[in-house]
Amino acid sequence: MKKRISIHDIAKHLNVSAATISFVLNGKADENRIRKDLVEKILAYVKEVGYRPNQVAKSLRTGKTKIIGMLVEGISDSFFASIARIVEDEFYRLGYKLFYSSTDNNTEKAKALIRAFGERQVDGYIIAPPPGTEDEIQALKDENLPVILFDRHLPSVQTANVVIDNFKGASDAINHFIANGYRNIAMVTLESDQSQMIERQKGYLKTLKKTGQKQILLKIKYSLTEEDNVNDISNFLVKNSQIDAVFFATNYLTIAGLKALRNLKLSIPRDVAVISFDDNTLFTMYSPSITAVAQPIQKISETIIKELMQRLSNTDSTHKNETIVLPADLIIRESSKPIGKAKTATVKASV
Amino acid sequence: MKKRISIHDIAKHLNVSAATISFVLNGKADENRIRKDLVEKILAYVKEVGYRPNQVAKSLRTGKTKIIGMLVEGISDSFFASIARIVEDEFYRLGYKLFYSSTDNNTEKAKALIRAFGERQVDGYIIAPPPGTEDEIQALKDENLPVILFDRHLPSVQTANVVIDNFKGASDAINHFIANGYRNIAMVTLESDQSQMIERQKGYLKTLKKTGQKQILLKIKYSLTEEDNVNDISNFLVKNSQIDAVFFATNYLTIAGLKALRNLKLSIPRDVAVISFDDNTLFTMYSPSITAVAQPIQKISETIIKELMQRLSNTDSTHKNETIVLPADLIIRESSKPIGKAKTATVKASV
DNA sequence: TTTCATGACTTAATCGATTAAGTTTCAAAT
DNA sequence: ATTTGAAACTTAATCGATTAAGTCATGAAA
Repeated sequence: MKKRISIHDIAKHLNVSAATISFVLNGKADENRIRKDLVEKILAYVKEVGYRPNQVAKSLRTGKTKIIGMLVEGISDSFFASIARIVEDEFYRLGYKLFYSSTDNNTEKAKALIRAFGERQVDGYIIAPPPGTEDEIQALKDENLPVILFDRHLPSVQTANVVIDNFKGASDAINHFIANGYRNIAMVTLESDQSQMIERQKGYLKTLKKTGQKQILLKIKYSLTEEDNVNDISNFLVKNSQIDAVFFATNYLTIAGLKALRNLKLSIPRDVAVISFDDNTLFTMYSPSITAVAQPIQKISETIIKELMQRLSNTDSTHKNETIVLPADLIIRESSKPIGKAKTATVKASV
Repeated sequence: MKKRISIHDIAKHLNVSAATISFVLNGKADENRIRKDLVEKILAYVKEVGYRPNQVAKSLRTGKTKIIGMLVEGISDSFFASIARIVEDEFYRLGYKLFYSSTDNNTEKAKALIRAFGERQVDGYIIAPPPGTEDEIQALKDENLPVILFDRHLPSVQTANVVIDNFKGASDAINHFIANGYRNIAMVTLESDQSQMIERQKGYLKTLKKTGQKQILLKIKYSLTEEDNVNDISNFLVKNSQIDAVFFATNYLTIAGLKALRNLKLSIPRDVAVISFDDNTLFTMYSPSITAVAQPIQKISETIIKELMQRLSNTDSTHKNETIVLPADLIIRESSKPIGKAKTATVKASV
């Protein structure tokens, strides 16, 4: 039941003032002309007793917490988990801690979390914003706090924004289907008005027009269980039996889709070809391997870090609140092979 | 560039003292006999200006932060991600925020993170401890802070500990191989002295003895890239061509193993049967589906929550520091089919 | 009429740092 | 001999809450 030691305990023991200790520990010994030997003595004692300044007190005084708050859709999603890891590691190196939480795309939860971060005085925000959080984000901007949005775009707020070219990514996928001979291309997406989803859908629709094929679109409600998703997709595939290719708008929709195709005993790509928006380890390992529009996770992470660090060090608010658009790459695998040449891959297939 | 509003601003505007505001906001109005109409007035104004108490100041004064610090091995690992999500949701409901970080099993990083949490005065700790962190954890105990360890056991520290029966889980897996006719069973594990790894290995070794088969063991160094793991496993399989079954000690070793088997064009389970310790979505979807020892994620999470909440509310330190051992279930899938009956599954196989 | 209790607040100390503005000492300059 | 100035610290205010202890009416009891 030891008590945590404070700067005053140190001061008392060494017969100096707390201020002196503070100067020494914050590298302001020279600036305040503290004698070399006193500095040594203080440092030695601090080390001996293992004193660690109370960051809560420090934060209250300085207004800085050295904490970055990050909100993702779900930390168990591989896309967000990977970005969180990279960003976390780099900020750790820069002396910041990254605290992340999941919003589940739930507006109320996201608002509550933004407020919670605010009450905790975090120094900066990295947010994949659910719709309806515009006011909270605008409030952060009004307080001149550094904010980086990513993955999606909120048109009504002016903030630094890191996104990928969802339109082109989707368009590339559909063009690839078309080039490989597919003519009944469906899309499975979410019933969502988030910018990234809308762009992916636009990419599908516009590109389809080239061939004159009409849309075959399934929009799934968010927050259903995976089982529901699998059923919805199954029914959709059965009803629209002309479908020869499906473009899934997110990586978990693809996973649900693969389960549906399996249940229906449809072969990929012989019966139905598949492309996923957003890659996943599973897709390299699956038989057949799944073609995917891969988001540049490393690049996205680096951009987020760079933009946020710029705002954290430069306190003046002269930052362009530009949207940075990064390209997404179509990674061609077995699941979208040219029609005719398609052949069911087996476990033995090498990738 | 608005300034955040403080309790004193509110007090000044309403011509009352800050103390009164504080009483009202903390439900101590009755206790302090504040008039009903004043209470209403304060509440109304607080709402109007959207005042949120500064939690940093609050924490400094009360010593409580309502934050739980959680350290996992890696947040992108599905096992840890799932537990983190469940625990996060429940604590959120209970008025706590959960802040998690990844240790990468790196002792120094873990120590630094424990200290960082300490400096931030978190109210409780949930830790999957890397070896070598005994002193830091003991220090937390000495300060009488609630600590729950999970996933592994540190023999030299007396703390609440939530683990699974690794020995029995491994033993069940090997028994299943034996019952299905396999007689050259290898194990691929980590070069690690963490308790859960040692137990899994013991389960393998002891159970093998029943048949008189001698061990075929590969120990991989931690922190290599996945590519290295795949190569190591490939070489191991080539050198020990008698192997007809492999037991992998973690879910990411299994994934590396599956890649190795694929590269070697070995069929599962015809050429080599497979069981994974720790389950993964991939394993249901893979062809063939992979038999796994599934950790009871929901139960582990619930136990962590229950034990920690007990310690958070009961400040007296009369808690048994017991190790709670939960059972792990062997989920039998295609990859460990009886010898002879084994048959390469195709994409069309329904699961 | 004095005492006492209760209602309705306010005052001021406190949490553990940081930091601008002192204070003291001693040697050099005028 | 006095002033100046730098060296080497110390004092005290401050950040924004919480809370034990205090104040001041007012009405009831003695």
